[in-house]
Amino acid sequence: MAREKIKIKKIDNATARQVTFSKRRRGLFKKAQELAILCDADVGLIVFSASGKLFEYASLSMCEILHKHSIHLGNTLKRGNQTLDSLTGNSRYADLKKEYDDKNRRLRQIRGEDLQGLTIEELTNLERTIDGGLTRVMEKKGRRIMEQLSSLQQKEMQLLEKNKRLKEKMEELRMVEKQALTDHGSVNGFHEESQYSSESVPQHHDLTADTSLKLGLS
Amino acid sequence: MAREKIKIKKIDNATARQVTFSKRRRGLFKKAQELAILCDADVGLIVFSASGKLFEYASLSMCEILHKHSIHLGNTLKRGNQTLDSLTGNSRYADLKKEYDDKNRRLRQIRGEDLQGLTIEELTNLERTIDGGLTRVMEKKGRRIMEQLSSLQQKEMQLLEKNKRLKEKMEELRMVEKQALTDHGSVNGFHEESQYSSESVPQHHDLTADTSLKLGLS
DNA sequence: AACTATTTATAAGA
DNA sequence: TTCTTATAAATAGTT
Repeated sequence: MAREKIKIKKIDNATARQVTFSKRRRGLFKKAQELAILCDADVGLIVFSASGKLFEYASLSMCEILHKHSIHLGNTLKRGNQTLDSLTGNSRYADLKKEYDDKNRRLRQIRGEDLQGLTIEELTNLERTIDGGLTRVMEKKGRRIMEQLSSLQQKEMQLLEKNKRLKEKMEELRMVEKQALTDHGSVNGFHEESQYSSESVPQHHDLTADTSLKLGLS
Repeated sequence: MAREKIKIKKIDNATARQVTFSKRRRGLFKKAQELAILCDADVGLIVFSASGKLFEYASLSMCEILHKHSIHLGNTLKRGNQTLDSLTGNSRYADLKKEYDDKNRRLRQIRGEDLQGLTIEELTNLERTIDGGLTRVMEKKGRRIMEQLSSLQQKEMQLLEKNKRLKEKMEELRMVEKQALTDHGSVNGFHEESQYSSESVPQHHDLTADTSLKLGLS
């Protein structure tokens, strides 16, 4: 809807995707609110960014919206042992929630998304952490590539070896054939055909060379 | 947004309100879907018309959206959410644990600690994510430093200004003193003392300059 | 974050 | 509801 028309598919570039997300999210929330006000509707809107951050809008409280929603689905309230659950599992849940929030915040910071409250010192530490991680990831990637490379080279060697043996066998076979023909002399016109067969060997050689070349590149 | 600009308030005419509801509802749902696709976001949208009819859109299933939402709400244990729990199988803790493990694994990967099972492609994606984050953190740090710098420069300017005014006041005071001494003539040996006092002004100047220098460096 | 050329959305009317 | 159309709003790419 601007400079250029775009296709509605996942935006490849991560930065552009993030920018578009911010812009369109604001637009969507505005329109949701306008619909609620203009038309006296109840609207609930929940959005999670790709990185898991939550944004929500509700014309009433989200609670009421969800409540209405669940009624529409025809689900009745079963509050028998829910209370028990919340009593027994609540503190355990709360603890995990705290840990989760912590990890999530850290993750967003590493992605550079939630840096508002950080001091220069904290930013420096974060930078060090990320840079260290980046180095290790790149090292691992390098090793992984080298592994794959050497594995392919080994495969290539094995195939070359096999080719060599096959070629030798061919040569042997050709010699045997030639011998057989020589033994029988030039009794008939088969001599010419034998020469033709001997010339087909270089052709085979080219073929195998091509195969190993492809392997080296993949 | 057309023929005429409208104010965002409840539309009086019931028919017009219904028509606008239909049009804008479609627009809103379209935009919600576009956001989900373009930006790889999870979106859940619930709309009740004024007459109580339900319309909904969800990029995943609404169930999953509400799941994720309940995790983010975490500690709210109101009736409405309990309904949600019964809807989703009452496995809030397990869900949260799953999300937590996911975030934690991701975090370790970013730190370069858990890269064993990753393919070269996954490593490349990880590398891009981290590199993007690093860039943003460094940019933020740069901005933060520039902010602090300009704030200090401003402080410096203010202090220099203050110093200037104080110096002027000093000069004034000195003049008054001198005048007073001149008025009394060389009645006694006070003339010499007055000269001494005038020479002390440059000393003060050096002191203030030194103070502002320290501020500029901190 | 601001700009702006375009694309979209939509208010009013039919 | 749907279509049309003039105009308001949103926004993709750019700086």
